[in-house]
Amino acid sequence: MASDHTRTAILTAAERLYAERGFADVTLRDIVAAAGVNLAAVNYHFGSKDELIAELFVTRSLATNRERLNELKMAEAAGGGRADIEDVLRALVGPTVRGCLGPDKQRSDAARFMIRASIESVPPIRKIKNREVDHLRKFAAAMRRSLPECSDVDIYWGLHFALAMAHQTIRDTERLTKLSEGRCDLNDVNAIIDRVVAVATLALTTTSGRASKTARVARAIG
Amino acid sequence: MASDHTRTAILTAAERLYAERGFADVTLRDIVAAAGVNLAAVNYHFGSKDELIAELFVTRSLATNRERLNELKMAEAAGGGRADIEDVLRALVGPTVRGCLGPDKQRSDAARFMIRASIESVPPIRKIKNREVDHLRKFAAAMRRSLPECSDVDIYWGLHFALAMAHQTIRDTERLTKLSEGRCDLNDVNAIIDRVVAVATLALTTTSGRASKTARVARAIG
DNA sequence: CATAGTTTCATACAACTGTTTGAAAAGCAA
DNA sequence: TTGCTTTTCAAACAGTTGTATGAAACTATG
Repeated sequence: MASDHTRTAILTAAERLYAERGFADVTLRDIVAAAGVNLAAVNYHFGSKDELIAELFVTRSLATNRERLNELKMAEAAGGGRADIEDVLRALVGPTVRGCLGPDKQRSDAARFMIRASIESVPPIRKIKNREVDHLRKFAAAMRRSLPECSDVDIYWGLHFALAMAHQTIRDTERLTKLSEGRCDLNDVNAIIDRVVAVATLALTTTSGRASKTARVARAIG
Repeated sequence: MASDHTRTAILTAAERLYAERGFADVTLRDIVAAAGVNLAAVNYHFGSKDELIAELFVTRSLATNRERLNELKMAEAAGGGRADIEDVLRALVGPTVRGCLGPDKQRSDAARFMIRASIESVPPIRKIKNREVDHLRKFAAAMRRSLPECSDVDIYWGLHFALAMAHQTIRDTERLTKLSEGRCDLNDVNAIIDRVVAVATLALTTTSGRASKTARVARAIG
């Protein structure tokens, strides 16, 4: 293994193209052209297209999960084992949002690739993705520690909604920009994270009953 | 135009297959096999694969929008021109959620197709999709009427989050089911809609400031 | 009936897909 | 250098894709 040059070039180019254009219309020939390597190099270094995608996904998935858990650990340590729910949620959605919408191009490609992977389910990824649930379970546990009085079902829904808002915001930046005619600032990454965390926190801390009741409560304090 | 049999069979089969398996791995041959018609029929009746997809999308898009606006109109009429924000949100997310998760198979295919279309952006759809923004603007206006004191930016974010939660719930039923080990009931469609509407309403009626503050407020009333 | 128009069909086509091949090139130890 | 392994490369492969063709079958009107 003299030098990973070709391998790395393929991975980088593939990640960027998949992030930009999705899995459907990026061919191996597109990738090798962008990477400046020979077509056969993909099969030589990775075995097949699917294995290339799988490697990309596994690498990035582990990195994201590590980053999330790291933030979670710091938050729980700072709170003496029990973090604020906002900080747990921030650890959950922060890395991805910051990654996608932040300034670092490579990180942005990586994060966008992960978003694509979580949506356009392609066979090589579908098999691996089950592990994500185990990872999320750790966050569900942390959330339960932060909100002991909250029911499990509400915890799961809160986690689900937090991810939903974060991912949709990343994925469909364009629509919100157009709809708001630029008035929703999507460059202020921390403000976006704050907003998602705030709404998810509200959802978790004001769960009981139906829409009409929650609305009444909310109006009362508004 | 003696009988639309072939045309309709193609449309129905295409919608079902696209809804089930996504655009990427459904070929014209899959579609005509499912429809029980000849391969050339697609090009004869629709011109091209892209035009078939576009027709499918336009038809369904108009139907969904009509349904949404109808519910909105009824809500506003009942409230004397100013509907409750919950009812506006319900008109926005209800049709799609009910369509996707409801019992009617054909409706479910249609709704799932629309979800796919909104995510796996294929060229023929990407061009048309801009009109969706105009449609959503009507809901932003209705929300503004329901919450005159709410800022425009918060309105847009609330609308955005409501759609995000609804769509993600439809799209990734599986993950939430696994994560919660079946404890989150995804068969109770109305409960799901209520939950989405409740959270979005909270987001809209408790907007000011950052996460830490909203959390404090929420705790105080919890 | 005949005939003009519409619709279906089997088949072929060119373009593109991921993968394989075998030889050339490069790297490196002796 | 020699000899062996690793890596690159152009070319070809078999399979699949959307599309086109021209003849056959059908339909309806005169």
